[in-house]
Amino acid sequence: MDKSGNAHFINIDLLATKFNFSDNRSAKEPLILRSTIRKHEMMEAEMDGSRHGAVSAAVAATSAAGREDRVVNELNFFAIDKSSREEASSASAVKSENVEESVEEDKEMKLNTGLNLLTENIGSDKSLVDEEAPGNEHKCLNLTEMAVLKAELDRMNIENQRLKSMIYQVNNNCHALQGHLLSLMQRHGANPPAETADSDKVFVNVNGRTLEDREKFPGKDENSQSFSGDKTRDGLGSPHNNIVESMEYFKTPRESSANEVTPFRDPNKSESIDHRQRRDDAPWSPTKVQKIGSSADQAAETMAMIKKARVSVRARSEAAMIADGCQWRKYGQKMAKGNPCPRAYYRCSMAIGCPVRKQVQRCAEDKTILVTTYEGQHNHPLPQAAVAMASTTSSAASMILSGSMASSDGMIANSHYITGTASFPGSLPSLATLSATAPFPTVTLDLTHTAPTNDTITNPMKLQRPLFLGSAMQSQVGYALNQSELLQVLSNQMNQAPSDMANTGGTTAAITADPNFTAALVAAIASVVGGIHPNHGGASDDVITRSRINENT
DNA sequence: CGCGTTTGACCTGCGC
DNA sequence: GCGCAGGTCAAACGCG
Repeated sequence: MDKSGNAHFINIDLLATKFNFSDNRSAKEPLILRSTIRKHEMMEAEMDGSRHGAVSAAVAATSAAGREDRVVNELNFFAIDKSSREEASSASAVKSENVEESVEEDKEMKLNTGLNLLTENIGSDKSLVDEEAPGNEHKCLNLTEMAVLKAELDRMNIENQRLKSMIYQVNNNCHALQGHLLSLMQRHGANPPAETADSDKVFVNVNGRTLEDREKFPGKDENSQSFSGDKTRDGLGSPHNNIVESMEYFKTPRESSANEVTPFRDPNKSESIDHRQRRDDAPWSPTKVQKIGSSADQAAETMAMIKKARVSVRARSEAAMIADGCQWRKYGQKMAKGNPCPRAYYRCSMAIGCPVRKQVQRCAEDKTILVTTYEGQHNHPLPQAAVAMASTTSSAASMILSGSMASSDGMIANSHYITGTASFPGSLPSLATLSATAPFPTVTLDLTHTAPTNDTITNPMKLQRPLFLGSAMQSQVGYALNQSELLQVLSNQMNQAPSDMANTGGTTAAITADPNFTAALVAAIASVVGGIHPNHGGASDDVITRSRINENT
């Protein structure tokens, strides 16, 4: 136990404190203190042993027994006293002898002295030692060593106090941040927006309507709010019903008559019914949006509805479609301009009228990259494997609707790279991207960056490291990003924000500094990560088995 | 025969 | 107004 060793110990602890900032802080950080305490106890025991001989063993044993309780009272440096006393009491009860009990009490008092007089008693101990070692050269050496140890112990005690206060501060900050994050999440993503006042604010700001108007057009409210809330609902409360109602309300004469007149190929065929319902309840339909009205507030509402959030996932996959836990039905394919690969259109077929759609297209530059773009939110319960993506799209939608990245004209001005290889060498590059180059604001999760492709060819285990969206995808295409790794990257990115501000200018700075954005981004990423581990080999596999589409992939 | 896919036609928005 | 591109529809087709 030399000085350098202690210095290293403290440094490592500080690093651990930093990097465990967002992960079980209450459990890990005190661990540092516990380790520190143990070192101190060992030193104390040594010193006590040198003076009190036979007592030291009992002290050490008592001290060791007390550590179990200290796990509970993590930050209480003096909890050992109580636990030691309890341990001593129980030991004495077993012996059932008053004399021995008094001896135990004696030991206990010595232990208490050792811990409670961490700094104050050093001087007295020293004087005591000085009195015990007159004229003995060997004892003088021991005295010198003990003095050094005492001084060192003193320093460590001070350091412990500093760490203790630091941990308290970090804990407080963490809890404050968690509370803030939670409130943001509830406001913009997790909870139904109608339950919060801010959601109303969002609605009024976006649509320029009064609450009275909202009562008149509940479907429109739901439609607008569908961007900012997790719509995994069921039954009569489904937003889907309201959406249908609203769309029926705003249906133009042409559409109404068309729906009345147009004969179905087969009324009993579910496909035809599905098409009708999907057409009616399609909240994203620009056609319907355009036909809603012409006044200023209706135009604003149109803009709000057009601003449909999308989540685009770029992942390397040889399969025609990534397995994300949902069942999809292909309803169209189109050659897109500038890309020799066709774009496929899919609807969610897990429930009738589910508004979720996705587009799948291979990247023109790199055909091994599969770009999957999700839009809409499910109106039905999801399998576990699909929850991650659903919450991701929900978070992305809420992020966009929160207006955190909106420019003065209400749309995103540019592409903003939240992360970058340059900022974090050795970490994940370009994890998420916001873009408004498309008609709809899009959050892109780029899961394709990694190591050289030569390795990929020779070693399948060195496949590029996409962040897969569920165990199904994970098992199908590669392996998942470690959750703690991702959280650390995100944490680093958040911490990196100030420097990014300096490097990349105002827009990026505004975004990275925006708590709404960061909260939503973290939610989106974390939801993706969260879908990996719990479902491994679970329900998602069933989904794959049931899904013909997934089987084909 | 039922279900899902394919594919050409159609609709709509947008830019010129 | 016209043309282009994206998105959707629905009849035809294929498969089990």
